[in-house]
Amino acid sequence: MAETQRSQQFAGLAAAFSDLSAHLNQPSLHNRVLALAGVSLDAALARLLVGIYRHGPIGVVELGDRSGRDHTTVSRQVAKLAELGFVERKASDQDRRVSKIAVTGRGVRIANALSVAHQDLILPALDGWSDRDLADLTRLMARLANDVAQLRETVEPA
Amino acid sequence: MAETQRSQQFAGLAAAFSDLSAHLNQPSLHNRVLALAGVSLDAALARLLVGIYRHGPIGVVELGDRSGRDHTTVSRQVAKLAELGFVERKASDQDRRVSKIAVTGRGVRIANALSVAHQDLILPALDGWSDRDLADLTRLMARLANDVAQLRETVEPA
DNA sequence: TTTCATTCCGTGTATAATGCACATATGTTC
DNA sequence: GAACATATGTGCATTATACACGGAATGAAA
Repeated sequence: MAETQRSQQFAGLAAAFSDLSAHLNQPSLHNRVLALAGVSLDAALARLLVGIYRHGPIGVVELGDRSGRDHTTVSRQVAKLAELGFVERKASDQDRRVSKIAVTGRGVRIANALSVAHQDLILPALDGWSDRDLADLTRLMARLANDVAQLRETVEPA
Repeated sequence: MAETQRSQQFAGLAAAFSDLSAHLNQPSLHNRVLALAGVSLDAALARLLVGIYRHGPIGVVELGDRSGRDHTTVSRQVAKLAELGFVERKASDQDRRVSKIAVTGRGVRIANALSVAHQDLILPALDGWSDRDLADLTRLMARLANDVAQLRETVEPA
């Protein structure tokens, strides 16, 4: 029963991902990241800022799609970030419906501080890891993310 | 600069995890899982039910800790699940403060249906994967989850 | 050009999820 | 026993969120 074996393998993978997510999404960890970075920001806003940093300039709808929230919710969150001066919206030249959102200079500094703090707190967990294992995990995880994304495109055509 | 190299490696890993999480936490995927399983249940409650299925019998505080929510929030969610007949609380014999929460027969069926549906929707993404790669990813991901958990225990002693 | 549908964005509004303060009960330490 | 810690649950206020809707721009079809 090759099917059953794959099922069991998948169950193991799902469990591992679930556990990892649980640990990395702990609010206590988030608070420590914010404290270490010296940033006072809502958790959701911090996540959003890093997302814009990584994927910006990006529109509100696509951002909502990536973060799994309604675009109206994201719109309000972006408004807050803009009010804080961390991001700015500027109309696209090609399509004047979309307002591309991009991080400002201040936003970049904040996002970097958050990334560094996050890294400082998590990196010690990798002390016993060989470069090889780390590279393997990164490669396979990226591949899985990619394959899952492909799957979604198949089911939900744009 | 070994430090810098590890930093870059970590950045890659963090990005991969972020992407994977984004895809696996899509509400649209959640809805399709629920539809396929024939279950009408809130997303948060579904997650909680599976969590109790995996880790139960378990107390409210520990459950809140695992899910990253305040224990009062979890207490109310558990109340809903109990009202639906999916879980039940029974006082512990050793410690009469704690009320161990466990899934009922109905709850097990629901949780299994959810797991199967989840698997059916995601498994196709692994079509091109060798058993070896899949096993490696699972092993390394589980190890990372474990190491991060250890790290937390060090910083936040019980 | 003139509809017509589609897409992107934001506001008004109502719901509900969440966390904090607090209370109660039990357990633990001295 | 007294003091303190832990597990659970309720009242309450905040706010995050989604839905309904409208305006603006784009593209397609007539």
